[in-house]
Amino acid sequence: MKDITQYVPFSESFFLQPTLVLAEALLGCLLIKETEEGIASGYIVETEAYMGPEDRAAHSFGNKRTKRTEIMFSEPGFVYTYVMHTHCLVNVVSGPKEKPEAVLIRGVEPVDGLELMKKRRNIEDLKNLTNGPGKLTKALGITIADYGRHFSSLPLFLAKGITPDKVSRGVRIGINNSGEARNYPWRFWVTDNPYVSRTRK
DNA sequence: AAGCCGATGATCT
DNA sequence: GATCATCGGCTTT
Repeated sequence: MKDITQYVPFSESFFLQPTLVLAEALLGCLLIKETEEGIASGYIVETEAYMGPEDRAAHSFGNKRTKRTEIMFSEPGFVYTYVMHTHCLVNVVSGPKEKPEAVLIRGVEPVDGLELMKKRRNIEDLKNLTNGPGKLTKALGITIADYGRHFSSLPLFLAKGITPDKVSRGVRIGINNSGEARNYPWRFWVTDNPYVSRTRK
């Protein structure tokens, strides 16, 4: 097991880039969570941008401000977790303060804590361990308790990983009931990476 | 590939 | 109290 001190969290300035640029820049970055059970981490291989007021698919569409979306209105780099059916999903808040944008993390390639992740997911099959937004949060131990943390500090943070060979871009997954927004090409993934969740339903 | 449906909390009325 | 959602696992073609 690696020592968590070998990883240097990104500083707050990393998150100061336009949301669509950040969404692509996050590909290859290492997402790390430390708990009492140990460290688990993975390279991000799939993201989606949610562009706030003008994006019907975003929780913050029309500047909707609720207890849940409140964190989206703060400075970039904060952790936005929320519950979807029986799963917890994790977003990186982006855009300047008062601009409620975010990047959903949809897939990671396992790096540290393989056994821990298998145990949490209760499966052995590597291919299905972290290839989906609900799967990776369970594998990494990310929960709604992480809401409001910042990705620049422990126990949940982002750090330099690898540079993807090739990146693909296309429409987002699972937002079919959002009119025009369903066709916006705001999904990014590492081309041909096996931990990308799926092609569109 | 496609369809069913579980089971949860925030939000709406 | 009802509705709905950035899903996943399982079953059926």
